[in-house]
Amino acid sequence: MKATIRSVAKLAGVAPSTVSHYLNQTAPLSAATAKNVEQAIAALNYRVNLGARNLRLRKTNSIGVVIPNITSPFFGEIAAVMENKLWEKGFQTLLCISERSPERELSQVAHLVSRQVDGILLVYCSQKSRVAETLKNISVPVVFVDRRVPDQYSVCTDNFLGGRLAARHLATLGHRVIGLLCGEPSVENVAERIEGFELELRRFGLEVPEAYKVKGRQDLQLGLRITDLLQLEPRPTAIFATNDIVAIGAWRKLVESGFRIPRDISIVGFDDIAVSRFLVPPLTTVAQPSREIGGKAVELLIDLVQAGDSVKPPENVILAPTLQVRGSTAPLKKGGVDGKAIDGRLPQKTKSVSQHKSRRPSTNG
Amino acid sequence: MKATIRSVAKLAGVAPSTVSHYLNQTAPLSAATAKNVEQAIAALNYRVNLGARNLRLRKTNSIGVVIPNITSPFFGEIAAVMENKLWEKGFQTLLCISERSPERELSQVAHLVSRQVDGILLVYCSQKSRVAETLKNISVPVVFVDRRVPDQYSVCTDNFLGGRLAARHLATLGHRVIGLLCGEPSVENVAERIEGFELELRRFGLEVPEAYKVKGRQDLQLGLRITDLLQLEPRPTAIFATNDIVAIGAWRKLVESGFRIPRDISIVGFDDIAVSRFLVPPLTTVAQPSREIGGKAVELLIDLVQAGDSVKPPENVILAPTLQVRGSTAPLKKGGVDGKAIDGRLPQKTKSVSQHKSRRPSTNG
DNA sequence: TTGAAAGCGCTAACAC
DNA sequence: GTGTTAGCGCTTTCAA
Repeated sequence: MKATIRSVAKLAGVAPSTVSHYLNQTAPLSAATAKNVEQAIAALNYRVNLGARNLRLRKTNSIGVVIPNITSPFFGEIAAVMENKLWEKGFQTLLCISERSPERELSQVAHLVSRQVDGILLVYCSQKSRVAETLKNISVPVVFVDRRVPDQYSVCTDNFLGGRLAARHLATLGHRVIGLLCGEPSVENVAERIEGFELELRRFGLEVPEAYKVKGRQDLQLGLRITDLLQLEPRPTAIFATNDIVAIGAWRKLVESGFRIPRDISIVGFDDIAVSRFLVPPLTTVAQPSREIGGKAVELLIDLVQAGDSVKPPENVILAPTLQVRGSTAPLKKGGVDGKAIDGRLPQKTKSVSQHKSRRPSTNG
Repeated sequence: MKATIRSVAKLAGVAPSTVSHYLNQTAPLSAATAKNVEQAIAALNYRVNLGARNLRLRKTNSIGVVIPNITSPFFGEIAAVMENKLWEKGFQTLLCISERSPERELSQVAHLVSRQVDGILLVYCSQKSRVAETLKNISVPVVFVDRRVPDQYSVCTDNFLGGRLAARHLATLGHRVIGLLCGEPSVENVAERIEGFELELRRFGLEVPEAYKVKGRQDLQLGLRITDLLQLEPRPTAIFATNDIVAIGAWRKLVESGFRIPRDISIVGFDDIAVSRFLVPPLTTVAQPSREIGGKAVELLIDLVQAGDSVKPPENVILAPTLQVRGSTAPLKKGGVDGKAIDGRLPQKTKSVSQHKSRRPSTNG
């Protein structure tokens, strides 16, 4: 049988409350009894039952983390940062992966509440309205992550600014014909990125015609559809993808098709996932401050948890992304569009010699 | 105040046990009382307190997962698979990231036990001996993941076989001069991969001289050190890296330096992380059965949890990896070593025309 | 400085 | 069918 505070007390010849005092240093014990208790604990290999303690204290020192997935690098990093910070602050992480299922997400939140978590960090995937409704019946503090919810606590990236950064970068490089690989605009974060991107472009007197926008689910497949853009006339000289996975899909298709990045075409992503740096050339991208997001969200939640009644008013923390300029973008070549074109699946290199020659002068010199 | 089973009982005009029976369907209730209870629950927005229930039942339906990190794709996928399967089986995941700190890992395990988890899934990072010792004082079932521990339950990849698969692939492609980018052999998994690799090579009458082995921590940096191998004479025509991250480091350095993969050099990785497929050319690699590992580990643990006293004897489940042949490997070119060499940081292409010509026949035809 | 007793919210005999 | 009662293992007044 597992040792309890009673069995320890009995062996030490003291009362259970004395053992409790010893454990929690909530009353001074005589050196003799302290030693007795200590020995009894060691002898029985006693470990406090946190479940029982939590029941009594009405506090579990645990936080629920609900997230669509953790294999995607962005969410994975956020989850990792959260767990780390929570552990350091003495909280256990109860992880729930919703797998982008609204039903699952809702039942996970309900379950966590039932488990008496002290708070919840939520990257929701359901409708904003539905989430808000669910929360009315919930008594524990919730901090929304990577989603902004009015009148609630939330921490997220300034996606609008991110879009603007990307646009400004491409525009100042001289690009005038720009294509867009964008996720579904129903996703708020995506919509904001596009909005920011287009607004900033307009400041440069530019715009992206509808034909130059490829839309779909934000995954690798969407990136591969860059072929659609490559057939347009004039061909875009730069691409903005609303996340790095999409950008990598495009990058891959371009490299496979014999295009040279950034000489033939520049490409900007969003997120700055770890892979982006590995590519050759590495991807220029708008870096989400994922560490800051996770860290700030935990801090905010713990504040809330510890606030008791003196809760501060809802707060939407919006953190600025930063542009990571790397090898996948370059100034527009003078002389306009080169001779490359996509013909079915295979590129036909109508070599314009002058261009091929000037590649990587240092290796050919 | 939060609703309890008592407050519900009072409102419904019944005894607390009746409410409990209603909740757990542990006794038939008359339709009338059932409805009463139901209404009271709804009126008070009552949710069962799982902490209290768990205390009473001495079962928490929770499993601790301790893992070195989750941002590395391999561990991330394993963690994700586990959480999913655990959730489906009705268990909550308590996530602990050890960040490769043995002390932290140990205290996390202790903490989980204190929280009365029903079992632990452990990818340990400390010494095997230390872990084994810790476990002696632990009463909950533990399943080791990605590590083999004699006389304990464990699930892992057949790393030895993985090494052999890589070797056989390269050898049958005709490669004779092969380099190794290997993690520290003190890591058991790494040692096994190398062992298997070299054993299989010997069957082909081949071996890897010490000079052709670059050793270090398994990260991107190690891969970049492929430059050391490229300066050897004869230059290796193929490389085996003990994981994909290292392989990608090498891949990157090769591409940057103007080498063509697989024409100039073939490269094989280990793990099959998602990125590997994105590269151009995509990486040939030994795929770990990460989904199977995670799934099997959960099944084994749940069996153990539910077994009670009829525990089955310790079992080391070893799952076979599979070779994913992709674009980064190709048959050795006849004519032996080509003329490339590393001169400082930049490669000098002493083009041997016959080789350049036959590249990618489909695009040149 | 230590102990007795009550109770956190729940379940499960066992009566009725 | 339903209620009474006794804990699960812990903390915490309050008294001694």
